[in-house]
Amino acid sequence: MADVARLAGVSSQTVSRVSNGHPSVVESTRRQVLNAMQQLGYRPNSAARALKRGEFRTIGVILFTLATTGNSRTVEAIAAQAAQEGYAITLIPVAMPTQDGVLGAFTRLGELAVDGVIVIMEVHLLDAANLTLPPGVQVVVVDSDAGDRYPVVDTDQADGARQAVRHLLDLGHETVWHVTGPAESFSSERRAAAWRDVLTEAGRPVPPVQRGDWSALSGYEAGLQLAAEPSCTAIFCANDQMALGVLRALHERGRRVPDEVSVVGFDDIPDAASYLPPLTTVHQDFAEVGRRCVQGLLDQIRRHSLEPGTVLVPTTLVARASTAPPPVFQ
Amino acid sequence: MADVARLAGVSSQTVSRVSNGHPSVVESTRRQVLNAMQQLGYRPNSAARALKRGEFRTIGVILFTLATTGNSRTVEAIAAQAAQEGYAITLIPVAMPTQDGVLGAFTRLGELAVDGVIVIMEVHLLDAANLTLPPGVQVVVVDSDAGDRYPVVDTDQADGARQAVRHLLDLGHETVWHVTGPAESFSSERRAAAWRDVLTEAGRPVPPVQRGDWSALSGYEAGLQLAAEPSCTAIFCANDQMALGVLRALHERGRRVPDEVSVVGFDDIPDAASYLPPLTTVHQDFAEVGRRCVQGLLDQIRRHSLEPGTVLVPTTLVARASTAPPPVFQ
DNA sequence: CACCCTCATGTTTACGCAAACATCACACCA
DNA sequence: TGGTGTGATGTTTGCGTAAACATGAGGGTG
Repeated sequence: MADVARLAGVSSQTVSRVSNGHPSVVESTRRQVLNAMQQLGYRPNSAARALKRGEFRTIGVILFTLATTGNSRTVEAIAAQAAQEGYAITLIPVAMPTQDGVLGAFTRLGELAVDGVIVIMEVHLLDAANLTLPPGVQVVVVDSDAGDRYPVVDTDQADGARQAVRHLLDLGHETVWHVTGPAESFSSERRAAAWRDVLTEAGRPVPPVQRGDWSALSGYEAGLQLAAEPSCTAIFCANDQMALGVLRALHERGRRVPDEVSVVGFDDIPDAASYLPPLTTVHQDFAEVGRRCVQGLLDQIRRHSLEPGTVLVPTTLVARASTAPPPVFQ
Repeated sequence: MADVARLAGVSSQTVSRVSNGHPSVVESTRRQVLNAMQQLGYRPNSAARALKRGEFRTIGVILFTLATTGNSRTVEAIAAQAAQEGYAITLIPVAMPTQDGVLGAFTRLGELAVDGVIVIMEVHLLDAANLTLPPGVQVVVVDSDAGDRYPVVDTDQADGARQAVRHLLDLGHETVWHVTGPAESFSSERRAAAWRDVLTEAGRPVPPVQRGDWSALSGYEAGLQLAAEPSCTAIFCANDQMALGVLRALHERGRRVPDEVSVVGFDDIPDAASYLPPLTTVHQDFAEVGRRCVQGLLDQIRRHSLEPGTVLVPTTLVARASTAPPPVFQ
């Protein structure tokens, strides 16, 4: 900076003012400084800047994996929105979804240059790990029921599941079977609860749950079980990938979709439209979730206030070719 | 820090030594300092640290999208490896895959606190945008042929494609049709070139290429074309998602896979094993790519030397149920 | 014409940390 | 007993920036 100042024939403070767009610099001076900057290839040192300003203009994102559609799409939206607000985002991967893993991530977090954190994971893991957020670090949580303690942004899981189950009942199915996700997952539990509620409200029998782990393979295994149930004509899968596995199992067992069995997924990943048959599923707006996260976090950072509460992003049912009225028994 | 020093009854320098694990601090002193730190909730200010040390211990990752399996898996591996080396990673999304978008990302990069950058995208876009990397920032590029100018880490696209095509020829197919990715993609071009080479070397006819855009939908459209070609018995798709679309098109047109037509993909995404039928595909080791990127970049950062050259990560063919010998014509 | 105000610019200082150097106590040896 | 070395700890300093304050030139007003 001093070099630039010398070359431009001004003080370093003026250089600082130019690089921050301060108004009270006369146009001719500004141009000289800009010129000198370019000539010397000057770029401000962000560490010094952060030190002086007391903020990093960076958001940390803590998550287990980018391998799920939901996570990677959410992170992408977070990154885009943050960039627009002039914030960078730092990824803090949690090596393993265990207390130790989480603890490790938070330890690293303590030394990281972030003004706030977005946590994309089950909060009960946070609780279990007995964590304390570094003071001054704000937080927003995704995919959680901790709305009473933290600001939470999430897809409206319950409503999405309700739409899926109602859609199947409306088509005339007697009841709906369910392939759920892992028990540790809040989304998974929420979808299952909504499925159960709709059936109960409608006075329908609630069949036993098939448990998967979000993977297509686990869906396949669940599908083999369901294919063996002659009374099963409608299946609601907690995500699209498990639905893919279910479709394969039904196909292999010779049960035609949607003529004999209807299948609904959740997420609306791009591939779902190309499944055999194209999958009816619940569309999640991950981009909106990401956007809301950043907005919520920046609000907190600017106002220095933590306001618990849950923001729900709505879902829509996308009807494709995997659902139809049940076969007529006589 | 001064507060901690006061409480522990030592100098601030000793606090610094403790927080950096410097050896020459006596155990009793260390414990006192640690105690004081905990009591006061002290955590080192990473901005000041970076300022003093002249390095940020952060790696930037520039990419267009996390929506593709390859990118998100690579980023995940980069993040994991970087964390292990004590580096954080900062995501720098490029809003749009245009010159302006790239230029914008690099402008932001100039102000970011990173010691090096991993660029996951087509380098010709970099060239086109006439970019200069900020001095002192090292770079590693993924998915590119710029091995003469930058260090490049990439999957061995050509070998993977060769394995796929040979597999089909070995099964007895007369020739192999190809669904390629977008023309701007280096990976896509490389796979297509290898496909062509193998056919030419084997003296087989080279059918016209069907061009897709990586999406399952584009694969579906290409598949409709191919389904109408009676002579087409083997299809090599440049990625798994397009293969998914091709499978759907063939199914809808009543062409059975693999009895009448064989299909091979590329990537080996987890879902590929659950397609109808389970897809034979080329497995990419994204995790290894990510690891090598970080290693290469840290090497550069530590030695301050840029060494162009390409590191190729090998691929393996995973044979599943979508390939078989061609139907016998008589 | 003297006063004061405004605005561009310069000077000083501190942000929090750690390298470099300084100091001091103690042990060991001749 | 004095000298010397070693290792623990303290003191000084500067990293690059921007806020706060200081300066000084010009312009307007009574």
